[in-house]
Amino acid sequence: MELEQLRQLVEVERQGTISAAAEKLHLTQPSLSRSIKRLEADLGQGLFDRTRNRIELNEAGRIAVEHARDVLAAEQRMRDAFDDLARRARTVKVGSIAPAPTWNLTARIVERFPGTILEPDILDEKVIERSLFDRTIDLAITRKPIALPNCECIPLMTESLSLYAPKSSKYAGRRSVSWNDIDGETFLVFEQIGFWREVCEEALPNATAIFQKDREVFIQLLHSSDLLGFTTDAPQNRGSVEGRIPIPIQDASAHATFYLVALKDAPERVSEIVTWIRETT
Amino acid sequence: MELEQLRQLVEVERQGTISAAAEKLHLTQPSLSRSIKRLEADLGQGLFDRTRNRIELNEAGRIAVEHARDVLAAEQRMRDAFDDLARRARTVKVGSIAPAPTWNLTARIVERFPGTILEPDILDEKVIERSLFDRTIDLAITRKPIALPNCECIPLMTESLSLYAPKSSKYAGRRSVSWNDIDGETFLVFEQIGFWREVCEEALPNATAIFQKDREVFIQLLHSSDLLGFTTDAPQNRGSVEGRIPIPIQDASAHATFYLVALKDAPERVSEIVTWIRETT
DNA sequence: AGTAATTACGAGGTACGTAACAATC
DNA sequence: GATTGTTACGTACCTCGTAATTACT
Repeated sequence: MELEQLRQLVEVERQGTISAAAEKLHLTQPSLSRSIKRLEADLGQGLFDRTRNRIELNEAGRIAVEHARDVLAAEQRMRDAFDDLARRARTVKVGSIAPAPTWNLTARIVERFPGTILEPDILDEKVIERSLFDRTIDLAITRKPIALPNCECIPLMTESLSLYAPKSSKYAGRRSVSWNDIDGETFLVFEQIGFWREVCEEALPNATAIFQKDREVFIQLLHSSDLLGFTTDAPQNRGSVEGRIPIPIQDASAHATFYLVALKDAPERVSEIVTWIRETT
Repeated sequence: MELEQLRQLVEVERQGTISAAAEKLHLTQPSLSRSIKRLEADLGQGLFDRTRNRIELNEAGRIAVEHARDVLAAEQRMRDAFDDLARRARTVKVGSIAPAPTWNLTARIVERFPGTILEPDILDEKVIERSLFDRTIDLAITRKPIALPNCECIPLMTESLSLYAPKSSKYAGRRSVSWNDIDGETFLVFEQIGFWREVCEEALPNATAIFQKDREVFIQLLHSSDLLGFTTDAPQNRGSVEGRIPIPIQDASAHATFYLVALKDAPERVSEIVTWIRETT
């Protein structure tokens, strides 16, 4: 008994005739007829009531179809498990404290490792190290280097925050601003900005923030409202909104250096990424 | 992917080497090696870590084996279901009010239908007819003919009860006895005697009965004790115990005629038995 | 007539075994 | 040197497709 025969049996049951099933299975009808007979011989009893030009499942046949479906379902689960495994083998999970470095990383990886899928997740600074050690993530992106013997830690990129002011704003002509200058204002803020949110909350204790979860809506609002906003020097942020001018924020806390961290005993596909990044930075 | 390959995979896992597994599977080692490679190709990834002359399951391989076992278990359930079906197709369930007619029937069936398995069950007179109609049993053996249009009912045999007295007993010399003669005595009685038990209880209201469930123990007691017992003229009872003499009981209630009853729309294997019995009685 | 199943026959592909080779214990 | 796994090669078997046959609608 082979799986192919069970697939055939199920198809015959579904189609009602051997002819129709044969067509579906890309077989000739005599071939399928013989194959079914082989299955019956193997099981030791007929599965169909045969009149001269008609077949119909009998009691045994109905039981056979039922069990065949079970066997094939088990086979499918096996294939699914493998698909999942293959997908996981191509996926690298990155936990990052901010979105920009994951964009950077993704851009550099698709260039060198086109088969690899990066699965980014913005995490809190406090949990990111633990996630790396318990292998919930394969790579971590932090603001501070992690100098542990079983970790590989390399600088990845820097990012600087700018005020994103409408041309009509009183800040529009400035070359730069400080936190002090803009504290107390109302800001439109994209919610998924990781640690930058805490930076802003600390630096602008008197500001009002309007958080927007949806990226598309956020961009729309940047266009249509004249509220102050933020942007960074990440290439993905550049030139996206007309009528707004990025004005660098002077303070040190508006500048971040990101580090890429991996465990030294990470899987091959992870460590070769780290190596590649180190060599090309 | 075919079941044969999964069987091979599981065997390789069990044996640890391809060579050993090949031997178990009655294959040459190169053939098995290729077959495993085909499976790996089909699943899209290697299942073994290969050193030059050693193979070891890798992560994917362990998952594969696990799932292969599931698939093969489903296959086994299918085969078991068929074995069960085949067994049921050869089995005829008989509900009888007494054991002797089932012995008679079994003896006659093995002679004519050697493939058929008779599964006898001693049932109470009150439930036997219902069991036939709800098809819990295929054949019924009763004391009274059942004259219903959807039933086939034919006489099967007669059985007569005898006192089974030790030679030392005061009844030993008698040609026959009546219930009256022996009421008040103590009897050793085999428990599985169907309706005879009720016959005795009614005919011997003052008697004491010592029931014995185990057939072997009962025979032993017949040999070793000098309690009165019962036997019948069924061939299977004849000559079984030395030192005891069967003494016919005169009364009408000690004689029974058994009828074989089947539904008219019973399966082929049942009705051909009834036909055979009718023709040869 | 048209459809559906089985049987007969020839061909091609697949998987087998043998043999040779490589490498480890 | 014995064991284990892979590769190469020729062969045999197995299953496929085509064609012919039969029967039912």
